[in-house]
Amino acid sequence: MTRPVIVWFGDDLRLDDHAPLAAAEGRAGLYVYVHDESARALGGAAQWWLNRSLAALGQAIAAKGGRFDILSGRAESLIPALARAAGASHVFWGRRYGGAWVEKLKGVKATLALEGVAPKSFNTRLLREPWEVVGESGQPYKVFTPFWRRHRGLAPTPPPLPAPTRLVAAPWPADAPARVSLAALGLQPTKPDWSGGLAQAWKPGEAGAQARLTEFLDAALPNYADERDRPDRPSTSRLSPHLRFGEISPRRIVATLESAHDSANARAAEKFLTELGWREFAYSLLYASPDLATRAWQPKFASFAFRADQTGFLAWTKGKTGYPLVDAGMRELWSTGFLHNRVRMIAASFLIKHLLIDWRQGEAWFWDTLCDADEANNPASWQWVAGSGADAAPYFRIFNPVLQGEKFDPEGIYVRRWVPELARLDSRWIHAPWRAPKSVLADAGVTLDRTYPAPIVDHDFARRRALDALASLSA
DNA sequence: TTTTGAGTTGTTCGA
DNA sequence: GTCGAACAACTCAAA
Repeated sequence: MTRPVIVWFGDDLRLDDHAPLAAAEGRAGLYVYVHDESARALGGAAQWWLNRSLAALGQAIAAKGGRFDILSGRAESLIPALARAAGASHVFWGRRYGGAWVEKLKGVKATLALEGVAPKSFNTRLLREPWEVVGESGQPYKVFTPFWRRHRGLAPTPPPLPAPTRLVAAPWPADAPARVSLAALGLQPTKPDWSGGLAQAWKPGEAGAQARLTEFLDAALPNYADERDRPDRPSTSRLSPHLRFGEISPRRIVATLESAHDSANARAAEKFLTELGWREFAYSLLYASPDLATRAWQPKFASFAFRADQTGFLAWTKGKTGYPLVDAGMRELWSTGFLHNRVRMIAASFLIKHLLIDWRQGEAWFWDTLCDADEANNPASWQWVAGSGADAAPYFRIFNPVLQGEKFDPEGIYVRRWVPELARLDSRWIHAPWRAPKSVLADAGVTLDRTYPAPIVDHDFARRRALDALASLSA
């Protein structure tokens, strides 16, 4: 009897363009996921997503004739134990790039090799591996534009692989580690179940990802370059959580984009591609700096004295800062596990620059509440806003939440959707209710500090304070 | 080795 | 209302 192979799923919960599956095609296989929380443990929203995504993957595998099994515990012992029990010839998996995962995967690889099982890892998550996109002397890029130029100048990436037509299930070996049910992982929130808003907003799983891509290309791509900054319009792809869990591969996205767009959409397609480029850049940074989420990428920021402000932080998390656009964003995040890109920047900037609270606190909050909480994108983006990251925003770039609101949510549609207590306030005042005449507020049913907070910090004061604090860094 | 142009997403102020 | 300059200097990447 031929030895089975193991396909170990990770951040690549799909069948399409899945190199490990393709490598296993035609052979009896064990298709497994290991729930291993000893690396960076998932936040609540991501756990909710994972639960749905694993369920979808299990069904998809079963529909092809395979069987999907879940293990729980440390991958570096479970995967070799399973391989041993099954007498597996190979273990195939998609790479992960978070600091703890890189070490973990190295360990798995070494153990398997010692036991005569051939380990083989593949790129399932990125257009290119981080180590492929480096400068002439092999150093990782620190600035996005040259990184992306180089990325695009390299030989074309391989085309995406088709999903396997049929899978063959190997029997679960007798003395293998115990399988657990999906429910036993406890990923679905109970007491209370806060996931109603998420369920309404999303369809986790590969089919949902592909549907989302199609919808985006059909409906939003033509205006993407012009409208992607508008949180009041459905102008973004909203693919990020699907990408986070690898329900769709970036190579599939690019291939579909290239076959779908015509010359009229060229600028929009280019812009969208660049956003995937930022994702690649974030992974490049993470790969070079495994502690990206905890240590300032620019050393001079190590000594920056952030404020300890639990009250301010709580107001921020609850969407009660008194700045409507910030509050709308934080409530959208809490309710749907998602936040529009521009509002992410504004909300993050507010926490760091207006409140002078450590970006790590914000990063951790987003990690817990975003469905797309990504080990690379999340810390890289927070550090970008903080100014401590690679190719960072200049320190004097401090968003004015009122101006940003007037610019990108001019009718206040977005604010009204998420801050209903301001719903009846005229657009003229919707982004700065404290400036509205008393009678206007009264007519709209708004009483500052009772129905809606007054600003917890004055913009001009906060801006000055941040500039002074940040200027001391370069001195 | 040295030089040079450039670097995601902004705001404010004064003319 | 509009427009350009200032906000700091620094470091990166390529020529």
